[in-house]
Amino acid sequence: MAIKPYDERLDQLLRTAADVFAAKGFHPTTMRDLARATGMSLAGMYHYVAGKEELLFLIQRQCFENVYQGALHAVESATGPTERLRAFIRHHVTFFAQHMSEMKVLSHEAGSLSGERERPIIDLKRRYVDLLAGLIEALDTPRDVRIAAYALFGMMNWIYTWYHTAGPLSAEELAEQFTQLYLYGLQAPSTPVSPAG
Amino acid sequence: MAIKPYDERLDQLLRTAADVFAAKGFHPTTMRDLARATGMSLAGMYHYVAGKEELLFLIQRQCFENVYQGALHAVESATGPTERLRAFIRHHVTFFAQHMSEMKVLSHEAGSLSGERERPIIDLKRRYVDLLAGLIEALDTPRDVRIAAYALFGMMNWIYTWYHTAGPLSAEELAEQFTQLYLYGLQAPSTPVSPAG
Amino acid sequence: MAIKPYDERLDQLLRTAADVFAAKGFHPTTMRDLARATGMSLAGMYHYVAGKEELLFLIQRQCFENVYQGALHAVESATGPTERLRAFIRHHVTFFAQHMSEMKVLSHEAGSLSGERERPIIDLKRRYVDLLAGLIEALDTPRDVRIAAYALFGMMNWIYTWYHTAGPLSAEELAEQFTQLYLYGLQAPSTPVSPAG
Amino acid sequence: MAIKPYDERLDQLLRTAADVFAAKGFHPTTMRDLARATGMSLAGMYHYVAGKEELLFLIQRQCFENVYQGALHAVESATGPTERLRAFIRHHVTFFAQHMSEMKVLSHEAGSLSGERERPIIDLKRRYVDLLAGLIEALDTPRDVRIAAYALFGMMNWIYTWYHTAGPLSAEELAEQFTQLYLYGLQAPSTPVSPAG
DNA sequence: AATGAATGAGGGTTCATTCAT
DNA sequence: CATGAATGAACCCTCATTCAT
Repeated sequence: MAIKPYDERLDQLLRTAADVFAAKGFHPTTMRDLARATGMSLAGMYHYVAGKEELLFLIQRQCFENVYQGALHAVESATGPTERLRAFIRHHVTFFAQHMSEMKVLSHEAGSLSGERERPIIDLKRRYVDLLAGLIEALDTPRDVRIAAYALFGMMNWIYTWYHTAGPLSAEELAEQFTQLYLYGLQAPSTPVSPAG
Repeated sequence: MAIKPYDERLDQLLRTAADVFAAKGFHPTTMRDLARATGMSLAGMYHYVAGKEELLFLIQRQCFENVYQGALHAVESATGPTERLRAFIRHHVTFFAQHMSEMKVLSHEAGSLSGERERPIIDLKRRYVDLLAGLIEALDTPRDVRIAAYALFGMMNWIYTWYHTAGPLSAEELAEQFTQLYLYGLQAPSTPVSPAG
Repeated sequence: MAIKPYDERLDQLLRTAADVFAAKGFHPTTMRDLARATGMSLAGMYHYVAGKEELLFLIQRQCFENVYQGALHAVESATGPTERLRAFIRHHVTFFAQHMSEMKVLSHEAGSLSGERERPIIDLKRRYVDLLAGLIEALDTPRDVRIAAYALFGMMNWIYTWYHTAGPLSAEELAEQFTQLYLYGLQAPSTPVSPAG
Repeated sequence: MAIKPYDERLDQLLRTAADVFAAKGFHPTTMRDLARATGMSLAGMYHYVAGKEELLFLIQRQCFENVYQGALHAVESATGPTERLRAFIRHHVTFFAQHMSEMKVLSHEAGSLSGERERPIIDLKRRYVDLLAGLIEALDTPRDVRIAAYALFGMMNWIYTWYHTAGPLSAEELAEQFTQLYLYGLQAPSTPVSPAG
């Protein structure tokens, strides 16, 4: 299963599938739903994808690779442990907001992949978690790093449950709120934001 | 749909169903799976429950009512805003750990309910969220209360993703860690725990 | 399967079942429907009747025996071939109107009985048809007696399709209209009714 | 639900379904019965038809439209009120004999259609009844037209109960017998048949 | 590459009936 | 007698997938 060359039709299929999966859930979505949503024929989709589950796999893999790369980039262009963490959060949240469907599918449908195809996604996930864990570690926090990392992910990923892009709260603002909250807690003053400068 | 009187068989069915739903997901679970898991006959289950979706509904409703009542009780028996929040978190996390299946079903299968049966659950949820929001408000935090509430729920609910009861970390400890993190942030010292020390 | 002694509960069951069968059809009716309609418990009905099909059988048999005896009586108390036929028609139509449910079940659910239980009903039917055929024969009609008999039954039995007891047309009137039509045809004058004297 | 283009497979499915429905009744017939009878696979039938009830609907609609058109044609090509009625009867009876299954399904399974799909069939039926009622009216009969029309339909439709195509009595003969009986009654001489002799 | 047609394998639910109490 | 509980057997329908064209 070598990485396929870029294919516009496939890409559109993945995008649409992500939307439908996000809206109805992976299992309730039928291949006919996807055919209807894409305008492709039922059989036609099988030219691009081996089946329904592979669709999910491809969506999750691509999405994970993209967040990961983006996070790497974001983190690299920041200086100092605090800023690096802030950059990570900002990137994760804005990426989430920009790719709501894919990220919801990633968050909510982990575990909908069976055996063979689960592995690679788990590995990607570990890599991504490790990245954050590293950032936290660099902060010399007294807290348990693993727990802290999962707590932050929970905080952020849960937004697919309540956050709407259309609303008044921009993703950047939301990210900053999360950052503040995460770094200084509920009771600390609102903006010791600037990295001490 | 009056509340049915207590029925041991029904109760056992609900418990088992929660386990199976938690393990395989609501949609992939078949009524035959549940028959096997409970030892009841396929048709026999329909004496207790109108159908698969009602099973989910009953699980979610009961669970929600229980966490809510428990939280109320926990909060009442604590003094001071900080302690009340701590009590809420401790209760939520330990309840979650003690009722992993039900709480996972509650967290993960919101949205698997259709139309008619979705409403009451949404209402229960709102009530519960409001309870937490009230506690946060009482703290006079500079943060946006709503966001702060959702952030905390994300932090806590996400544990169905990674926390194992069997592991070395007790639910109480986990709850305390969350509390510290949430109140004082990642960077504050580990134990300004005691509310007045 | 000796004829059971009279039993009020059974009788009420049969009556109610006839109503429900007439309203929904034999096959779509469930034993639960009948339990609900009678106020008996599901299992309770099996104390009176061997099963759903026996219910149909008993209804049909009783009804057939009743129309037959009534027809016999009606015919006997009339004089002259024409009057005897008129009496048969009047009796059949008024009986039909008074026992709509049972007669609809008889007319519509012939053939819903399987093997064993079909025979006796077929025999009853033959007897009844023979009775009418004899009356027709006595009229010295130039027409084929069998066809004429079936034609008349068709005319009369079809009323479950369109006739409503509640309407303005009384069963007696309807019977007389059928009689006229059947004896003198569509074009003959309306009332050579009185048997010529 | 636009009228579908002609499709040989669908047509064969409808024909076979009509036969099976006629033989066993609509409700007792299972989709598996139909699959077996047609040689199609169970799922395959759903490419042509939305479900069991739609099958019944399509059979009834097509059949009703056909009798109606045929009747119209038959009536138009006859002169004089008597002849037009005779033509209607001859057409109805011969059509019935040629399409026994469909017509039995039409006669016997009225009322097996639910809600949405019942309406159009009822409308078709009304049109057809009106056609006959008009013919009767034109005869200036002293009888009640509506009753006379239903009586005739009863006479004719009842044949699914006793008439066998295989027997010695041809459909044309049967039709003529019905016509005589209906026009001149049981007692009138056998053949004032010829419309102008 | 594209698709209409086809299907095996279930999936949720219902039902007539039985039986222990 | 009466009934709540239980169940085997089906039933209608759906779905992911294949394949001939």
